[in-house]
Amino acid sequence: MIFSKSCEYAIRAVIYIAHQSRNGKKVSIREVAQGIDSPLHFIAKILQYLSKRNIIQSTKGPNGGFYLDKRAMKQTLEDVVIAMDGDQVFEGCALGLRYCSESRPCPLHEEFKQIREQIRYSLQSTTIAQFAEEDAHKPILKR
Amino acid sequence: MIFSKSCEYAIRAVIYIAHQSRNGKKVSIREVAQGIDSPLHFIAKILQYLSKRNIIQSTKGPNGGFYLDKRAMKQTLEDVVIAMDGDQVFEGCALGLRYCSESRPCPLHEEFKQIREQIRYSLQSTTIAQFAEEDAHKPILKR
DNA sequence: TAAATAAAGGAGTTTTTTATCTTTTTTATG
DNA sequence: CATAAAAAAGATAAAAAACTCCTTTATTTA
Repeated sequence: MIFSKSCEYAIRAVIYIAHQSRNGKKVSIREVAQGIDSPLHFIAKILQYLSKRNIIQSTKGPNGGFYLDKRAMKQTLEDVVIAMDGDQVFEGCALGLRYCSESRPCPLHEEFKQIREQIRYSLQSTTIAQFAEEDAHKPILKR
Repeated sequence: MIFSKSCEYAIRAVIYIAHQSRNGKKVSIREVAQGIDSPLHFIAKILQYLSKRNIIQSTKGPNGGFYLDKRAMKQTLEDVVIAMDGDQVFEGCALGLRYCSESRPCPLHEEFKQIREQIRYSLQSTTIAQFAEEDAHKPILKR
C-alpha cells in the first residue's frame, strides 16, 4: 500500500468535500462517511486533523460542517498526502535504509527515484479544485 | 512506505544472501542479521518463511545456513515482493476502493496504473543473480 | 554416539495503526 | 435564553504489524 489507510480516507474525503462544496455547500461528518464509505468515527478524527492542519475548513453548529475555501481549493493532493503521511512517500528509501541517498544509493535507488518522482508529479498536478467540477468524478466514490 | 517492513528486510536479505553465496557460501541467520542490520529474531522468521516459499534455500546443522540455488537465482525481486506482500503493491487501488477497476476507475486510477506498472517493471527486470556479481552492490547494505 | 551447530516451529510481547465511544464546546435559531 | 445541531476533544478498544524468546528437529563431526 502506497498510502496509509488514514491517508486514503483523507484523499477520498477531500475529493468528496470538494465536489459537494462546489456550490458553497457544507457537509457533515455523517455525510462524508456515507459519501466515501468510511467508518464514521474514524473519518471524524481525520477531518478534525485535516481541519487543524488547514487542509480543509469547518464551522460548528447548525448549518455547519466541512468545506473548502478558495485557498484550500488551490492545494494539490500532495498537500493532503504530506499532511497525513509526511514525505516518506516521496523521500524514503524503498528498502528502508537510513543511509541511502544520492551519494550512497541502495541497489534500488535509481529505479525508485523515478517512481517516487512520478508519484509526486501525479499528486502535484492534481489540484483539489479539479474535483469540484461538475462531473469530475462520474465514478462516484461511494460503494 | 511502498513495502512492508518484513518485505524490506526480505529484499535486503535476499540481496545479501545472493551476494554471499556467489561462491557457494552459506550464511547463518546471525550473519544475515548483521549484514543487513536487521533484528535477529525477526529476520529469522522471515528467512524461515522465504525458505518455505522456496524463494531461498536452507540446510540445517553445522556448515548449514541459507543460500540460493540456480533456480532461485533466476527469480526476480517481484517474486520476493509477491511472496511477502502479495500483489496489492501492483494491483490495489491507491485510494483503497474495492470497486475500482478498468471499467469503473477511481479518480486516480490512470495515474497510478502507470506508477504500479513501473514498479512491477522495475522489480521484474531485476534478477537475484545480478546481486550475486562481484560488486553488484558496492554500497553495501549494512549501516 | 555424544556434542555442537544451525534452522524450524510455537508461543508470546510490544508497538503502531485503525476504529469506537463519550463528553465538551461552539454556533445558529426559535 | 433554551434547544438543537454540529464539530472538537479526550479516552479507550481492537486489530495488525513488528519484534522476541524458548523449544524442537535435523545434520555434521569428533
